[in-house]
Amino acid sequence: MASADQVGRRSYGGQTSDQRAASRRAALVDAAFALVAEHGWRGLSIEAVCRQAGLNKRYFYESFDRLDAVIAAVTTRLAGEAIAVTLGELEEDAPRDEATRRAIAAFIAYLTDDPRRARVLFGAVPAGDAAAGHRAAAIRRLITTATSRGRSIYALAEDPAVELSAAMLVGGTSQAVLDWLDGRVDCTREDLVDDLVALWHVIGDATMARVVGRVT
Amino acid sequence: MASADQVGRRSYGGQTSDQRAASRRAALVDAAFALVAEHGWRGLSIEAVCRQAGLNKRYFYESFDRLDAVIAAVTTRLAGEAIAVTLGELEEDAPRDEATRRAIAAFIAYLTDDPRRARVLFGAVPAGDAAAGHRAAAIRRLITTATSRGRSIYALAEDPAVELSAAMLVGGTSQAVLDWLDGRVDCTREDLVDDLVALWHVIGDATMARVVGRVT
DNA sequence: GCCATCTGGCATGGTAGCGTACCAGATATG
DNA sequence: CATATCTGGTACGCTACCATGCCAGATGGC
Repeated sequence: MASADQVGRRSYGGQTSDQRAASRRAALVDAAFALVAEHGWRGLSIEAVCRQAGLNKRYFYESFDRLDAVIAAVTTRLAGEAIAVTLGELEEDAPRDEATRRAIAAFIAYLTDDPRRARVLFGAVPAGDAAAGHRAAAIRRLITTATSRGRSIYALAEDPAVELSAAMLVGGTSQAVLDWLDGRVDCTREDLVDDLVALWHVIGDATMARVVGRVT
Repeated sequence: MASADQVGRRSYGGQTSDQRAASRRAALVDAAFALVAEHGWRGLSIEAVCRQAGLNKRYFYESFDRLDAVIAAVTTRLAGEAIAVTLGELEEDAPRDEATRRAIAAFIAYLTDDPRRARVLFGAVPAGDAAAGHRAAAIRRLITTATSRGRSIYALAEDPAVELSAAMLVGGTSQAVLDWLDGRVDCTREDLVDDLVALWHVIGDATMARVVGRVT
């Protein structure tokens, strides 16, 4: 495969073969994201993705082998960008509580600046297919990131209660964001972040106390 | 329509026309539930549902007009049964904390006795279609039920913070149950319920304090 | 400018689902 | 028993998608 692909490769439009393929792949992921945001996972098809991207079907198979692959790419990209944005704030050497708030604010901002991001990442699942695990894995990354970096206390124990609180935080935050986007939580985004920060702190503190109390 | 349907109606197999139609409808919902649990929402089709149910396609259109309708029926039934089971425990006139624990335990038991229930209700969404709102509505019923009956404090205010906590509770509980089913939270179901009860109390108390503190 | 490569459009044969309609056997009513 | 109703099975024309292949025009290296 690799040798065959390398037979003919030259620049085109000022881009190398790899760059062009990467651009096309990105265009396909963008197209799939837009289609899912508008019509949901069901009804998504390879041909629809290619139409939306303005690309020949051949270029779909160049980057993906089946529809599940591009679905996985969409969720992976969204989760990755969300994590990157969040971690970017945590790197700042601010007071811990302030850093936590800024991280959550950045996370919420990323998801709600373009509401499609939250709706696609949290509001729809291609379950059952092979890609079902991909979203779970992506959310799992969010949980791990949140628990290992958000507050240091989470890193110290592998207690089931900690895992459970992490799940509560991520699942609860997802639902909260979706409800807020749908207008069921009537407040400003600032207030949304404030309330979420308060809940994260409360849950984190309570979980720490519970685990410590059990160990000692 | 109604008059036309009433032209010919007589008992068959010891059942009235309405009873037979209801049985067929239930069989179709069962079939859709089983298919979704095994293969996910994508790939679900009218013909597949009829095959699984052993019924003619005609009987699908007798009860539903499109695929979204049976999807909505599945989620509605699951949410309704979950709510019924939960409320059944709350009716008992036990001490309030004990009643809360029993209600949560019953809720978790319903979802995990047959893990497909949790996976179908929480782990997959037919988003984008008209049915997208049905799952949201079903979960919304859970939130409303939990907040209006679970702990009396929730009923007194229409504060956004209360709405947000409700979303956190339901979304977080959903994610926690899914994680537990997938073995990512390694504990007994008793411990799961204990931890969830603790989190519900913590979140509820903190929310109450926050709202009261803001009002006064 | 020649030619190999790249690109988009179109065509193919096969599969699957949709919505409707028809048919023959089973069942209940009078 | 005769007749009207109910039932499961099958067939239809239609559309969409899949996976692959071919072709002509565009582009860039030499």
